[in-house]
Amino acid sequence: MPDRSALPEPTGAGLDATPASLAAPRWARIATALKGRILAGEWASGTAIAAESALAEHYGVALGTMRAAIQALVDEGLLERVHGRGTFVRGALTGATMARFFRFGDAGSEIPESRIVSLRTLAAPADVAMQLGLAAGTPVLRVLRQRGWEGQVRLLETIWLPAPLFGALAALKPAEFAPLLYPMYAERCGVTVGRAVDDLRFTRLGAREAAQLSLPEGHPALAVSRVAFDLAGRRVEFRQTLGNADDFHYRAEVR
Amino acid sequence: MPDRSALPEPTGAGLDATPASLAAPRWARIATALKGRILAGEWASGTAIAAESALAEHYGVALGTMRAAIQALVDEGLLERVHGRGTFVRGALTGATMARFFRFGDAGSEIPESRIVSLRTLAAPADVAMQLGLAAGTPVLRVLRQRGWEGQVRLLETIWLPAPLFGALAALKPAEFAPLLYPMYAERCGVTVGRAVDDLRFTRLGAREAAQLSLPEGHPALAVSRVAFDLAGRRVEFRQTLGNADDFHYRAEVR
DNA sequence: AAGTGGTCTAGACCACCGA
DNA sequence: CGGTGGTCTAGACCACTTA
Repeated sequence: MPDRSALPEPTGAGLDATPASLAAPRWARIATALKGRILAGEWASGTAIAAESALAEHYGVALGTMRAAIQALVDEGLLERVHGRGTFVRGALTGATMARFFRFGDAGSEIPESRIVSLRTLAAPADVAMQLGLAAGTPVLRVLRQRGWEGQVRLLETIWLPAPLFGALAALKPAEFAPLLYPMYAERCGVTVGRAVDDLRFTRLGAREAAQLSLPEGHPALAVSRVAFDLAGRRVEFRQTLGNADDFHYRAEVR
Repeated sequence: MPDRSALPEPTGAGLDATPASLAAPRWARIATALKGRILAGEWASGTAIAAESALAEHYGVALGTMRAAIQALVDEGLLERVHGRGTFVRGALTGATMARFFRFGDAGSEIPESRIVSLRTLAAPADVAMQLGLAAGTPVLRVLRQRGWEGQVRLLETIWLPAPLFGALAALKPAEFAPLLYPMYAERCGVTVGRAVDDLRFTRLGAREAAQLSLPEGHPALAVSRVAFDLAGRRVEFRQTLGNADDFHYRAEVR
């Protein structure tokens, strides 16, 4: 006997059913409920959720319907199916590295060197507050970072993080920062970055920036502004990156 | 009685079935067969293919299997489903315009002005031949074009087309070219562009280019190299576009 | 009203993985 | 081997579009 009590919005025989609940297909309602359970932390990032058959029984639907619900979350990037093993909660973003916008001489796919130059908590400037969806003046953690390959500094990064979420980082020494930040956000702060939007523009280097990159002042540069979102869709990071425009390279596919 | 003779690789009782045919799921084999019929022109671009139920009966499979086959071609970008109306063969690419890489003052979403500067048939240079997958020296049609907004030239384009496919264009006068090329390729030459790959880099303007764009020589520029593919996956166009780097803007989403 | 795609069921069997 | 996701069936009924 299926446990229909778990249905998010049971299709009862009453007249009390809301129009909204009837408008959405069953698989969509179940997907929403399942998403809630995932975001609530019922299954840790990287672990397998319950089996399709078990979930189908739990929600009192046919297997095909349950598969449709799961597929919706897979398309959304929240889950990952592996034949024969299970359906897994996706971990932090990979492949979102800023290095993908550049081609550097020999250094191909290695993780670049990374150096934290500054780490301060301060009141969010207006533009940063807007990008993070915060009130201006909210405390934020500002991280200045240099990234490079083969001893040469190639990218300058300014990273803004809402202080309440990232308190654990403010106490760290610069040397304790890992080269990849997103896994560190997940481990130290419980923040899983699931999506990011990069905004590319072209600019010219100021004196300070040029000096750090060993380039002349006014040299052409690529400026990337990123807003990163966690699995629940909250804005959790605003990042500005500068690099030599001559190293820029990007491939965009259209269909 | 279902017409199983239409099955691309019937699951006969014989020993003659190839391993390959058994390896692929049934929906995949049917998708391949259906794709062949579409590329062969059985249904014109923009028109509806046969109904799911009819196709399911034709191939002798259940509706769910037929739907899976169709869905595969939808994901591939070859078909488009419209609830209540039918399943349609997708037309030429839209939204692949070079203008999406730029932000121009006021001119928002209007189609830019377009002027054909030159139209010649010549032997393909080595790099063009490589990008189009042709032997060097194969005849190609070269189109030089300027695009602009509000009377100001903003983009310079060099377009290379395999002469055999685009013979109909070589006879045209420059004034007879439409502002949007892909629909024209479809109408005049029967070539439907279904996919394109854009490669972005920064460069600097040469004297000639700078003069056309009313910019100083050596000014930073965005260079886009595009290879466009038709529905069958053939390379049908190689295009190089130049624009002011200061007008560059692009949004990349990562997940 | 007729025809289209969309949802859903209640099964069966297959392919893959790990202990 | 048992458990997972993947494929497939033969229906039923719903939602949307067009005439």
